[in-house]
Amino acid sequence: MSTAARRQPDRTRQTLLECAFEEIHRSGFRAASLDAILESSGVTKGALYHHFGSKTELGYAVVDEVVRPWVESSWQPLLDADDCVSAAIRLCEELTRQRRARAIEYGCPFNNLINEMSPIDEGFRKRLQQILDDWRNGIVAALRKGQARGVVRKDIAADDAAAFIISAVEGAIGLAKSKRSREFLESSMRGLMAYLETLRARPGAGHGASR
Amino acid sequence: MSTAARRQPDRTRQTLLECAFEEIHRSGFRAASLDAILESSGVTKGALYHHFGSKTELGYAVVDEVVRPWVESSWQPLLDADDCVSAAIRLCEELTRQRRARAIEYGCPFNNLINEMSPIDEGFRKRLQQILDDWRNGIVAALRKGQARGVVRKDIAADDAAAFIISAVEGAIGLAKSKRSREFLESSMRGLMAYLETLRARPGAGHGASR
DNA sequence: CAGCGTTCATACTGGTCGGTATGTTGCGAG
DNA sequence: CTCGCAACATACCGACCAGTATGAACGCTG
Repeated sequence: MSTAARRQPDRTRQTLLECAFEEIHRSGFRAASLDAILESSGVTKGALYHHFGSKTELGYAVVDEVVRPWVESSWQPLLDADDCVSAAIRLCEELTRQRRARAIEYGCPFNNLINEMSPIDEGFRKRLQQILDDWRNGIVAALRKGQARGVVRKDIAADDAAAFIISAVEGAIGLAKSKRSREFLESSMRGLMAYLETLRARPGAGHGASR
Repeated sequence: MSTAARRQPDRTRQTLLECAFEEIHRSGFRAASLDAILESSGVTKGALYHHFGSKTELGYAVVDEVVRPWVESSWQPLLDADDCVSAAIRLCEELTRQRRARAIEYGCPFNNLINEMSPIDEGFRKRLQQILDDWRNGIVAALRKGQARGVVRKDIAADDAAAFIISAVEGAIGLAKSKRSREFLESSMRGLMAYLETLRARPGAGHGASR
């Protein structure tokens, strides 16, 4: 049996992180059962507690190494776009279209964790806040760049708009869980895209203030 | 001790509902401890199981008799307003201002329950969906009335806007839990109010379509 | 006042969970 | 080859929790 090496600590750790992420996504962190994670990953309890000191530390590692990159990859395209409004609308369409049954049913892992853990655990709260700050700052930067280039209205407050947009996205995904259909999510995202259109600089406004 | 009658089944039931609501708000439904509810309410386990068949049925009763009226009272003012946009902005200001530490820290009970319970319990899902549908339909009605009266632009889709607005509100309250300060909530609500202003019919547009 | 059903009180049970103690084995260093 | 530590494996523990069994007491009815 040389094809499958019997000791692969890095791979064991990664498998645990991925299976823990899935279980936490399905059940939430507190209801996530270590036994379930062990069963789905084929790892034993001794191995788990060799790699992670406690369930909480496992949760922190999931946030740092799975949730954070996952969230960041979802908005990074905004930074490179020439027209951030169009890029944002494209991301909205993608999100509406590609969401599979699982994501509709269980929602956004990032938002789920904030809702469940931020009020009761400082370690989670700080990590999740940082992810949220980075996301918001990314949108702020994209909007400011758009304002400098004349594709975004100059009379909007970029930080307020960024917080508002993130709230709407996460709120829509969260509330969609109460529905069996995707109608609410799609409708809310149409509302968001209509709002994004209002952020465009009116043609002819040029470099001057709009009023 | 005739001042405090020793048998008051209705009052016992109501006390249980209120204490259960508080505990569920703090801990979520699954992590809510019956023992904690019993301690804070001064009721014994025998009394609880006399009034409610199970923890789940207690949760359903909390949704029907506490959460639902609480949510409805928050948006009912919209229905009677002559100018629904101004009324909505007033509600936003009120929400931003009056939210005490507890609500900032633990979020919206309604949104919390959807996030936690809708994916895993049909009874919760159906009840919460109905509350959300009513809320959304209330906003749709207010917007349509506003369109008929000429205070709201006619080129917006009322159902999309309603879903979008609710998403933004609940998303903002939820995400604010990851912060210690109210800055995110306040910023996001400013973004929402700026959006609400864009819904106003432009003066002079009169009864004609805007384009 | 007698009887009885509603209303509440107490003690207990079975099950699940996170965590630990202890033992075993692979595998690179020397 | 062997020594030693990292990397696992197994069995077990105490805590908590929803739910139940059983019984007591209140207060209305006749």
